[in-house]
Amino acid sequence: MSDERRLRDRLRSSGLRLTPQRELILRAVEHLGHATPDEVLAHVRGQVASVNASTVYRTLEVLESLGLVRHVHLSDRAPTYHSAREPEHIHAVCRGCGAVRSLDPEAAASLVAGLAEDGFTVDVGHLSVFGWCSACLAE
Amino acid sequence: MSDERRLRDRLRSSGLRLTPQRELILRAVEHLGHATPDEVLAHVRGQVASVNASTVYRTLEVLESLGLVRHVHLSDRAPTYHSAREPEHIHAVCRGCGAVRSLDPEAAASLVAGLAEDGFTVDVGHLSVFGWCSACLAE
DNA sequence: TTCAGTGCAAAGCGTTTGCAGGGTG
DNA sequence: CACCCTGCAAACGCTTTGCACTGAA
Repeated sequence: MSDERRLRDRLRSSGLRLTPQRELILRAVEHLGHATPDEVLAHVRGQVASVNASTVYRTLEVLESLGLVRHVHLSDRAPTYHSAREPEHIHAVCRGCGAVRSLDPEAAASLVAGLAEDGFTVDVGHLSVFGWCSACLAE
Repeated sequence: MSDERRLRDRLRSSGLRLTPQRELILRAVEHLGHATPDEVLAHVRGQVASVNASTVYRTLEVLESLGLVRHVHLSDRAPTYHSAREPEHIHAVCRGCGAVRSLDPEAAASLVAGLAEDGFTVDVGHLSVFGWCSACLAE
C-alpha cells in the first residue's frame, strides 16, 4: 500500500521508525473521525491485542509533531484527535447535548484577520466554540 | 461592607450560606485576575491557614453557578478563573511564550452572528484562541 | 437546632515516566 | 547490531468523592 510507504518515509526522514502500532493508531484516528486517546486504544485493541495506553499517547504525540493528526478540546476532559487529511475546520460544541458541528474556517475569517493585523497568527483548526443549540437553549 | 451583604443575599436566595472561605475565595479570584484553582488556594492560604483544596474546587463551582466567576482554558492543564465583574472578553494565547491577550467580544461578532443564523448561541466569554505572536512566529 | 459547608483522606481520571526487553532498519 | 520503540508498572497532576465534624442562620 502506498499509504504505508508514505508514512514510513515521513517517519524515516525524522529518524523515526514505522511500527505496526504506529500504523494501526494512525488508521484508527482516520477511521474514527474524532476520538480520544482512550477510544483510539479501544479501537486498536479490537484488532490486535496488547497495545499499551502509553504507546497510544506517545504515538499520537509523534503523529501530531509530523503533522499527520491534530487535536482539539471538545470537553473539559480528554482531547480528541482527528486526521490532518480532513480539511481544516472549526468545532462548535453544545454544552447541553454535547453535539459537535464542524464549521468552515471561513466563519472565523474576520476574527483571524483582526488578530493578524495585531501580529497574531491564529491556529484556526484548533478553535473550539462552546454554546447552546436551539433545542437545548429552550431547555 | 456592602459587597459582603450582596454576596450573602446572592447565596441565601439559593439556600446557600456565606462562609469566610467563600468570601476569601471570591476576593482572591477578583484580586488575581486570571488564576487556577491552585493559585487561588495559595493566595487564600497566605491570608488564613487551613483552607482545603477541595473547598476551593467546590466553592469555585458554586460561585460559577451563581454567575459570580467564570472560567476559561488557557492551557491543556488547569482552567483559570476570573471575576464575572470584568467585562466579557475573549482570550488569545500564544503557544510560544504563553502570553495571553484579551480581546473585545466584538472581534468575534461575525462568527457569533453566523452561528446564530444556524440556531447556535455562542458563549463568547469562554472563547480561547490559540496561535503565535509575531515574536514567537519568527522563532 | 438544623443542615449546608468544611477538612481530611482516599480514590478517580487522564497522562507521563523509567526501565528492561524486543524489533526495525 | 545499534538504537528506536514497546509494554509494564509506578508516579504524576488535577479533580472528585465519602465521611464525620463544624458552624452559619
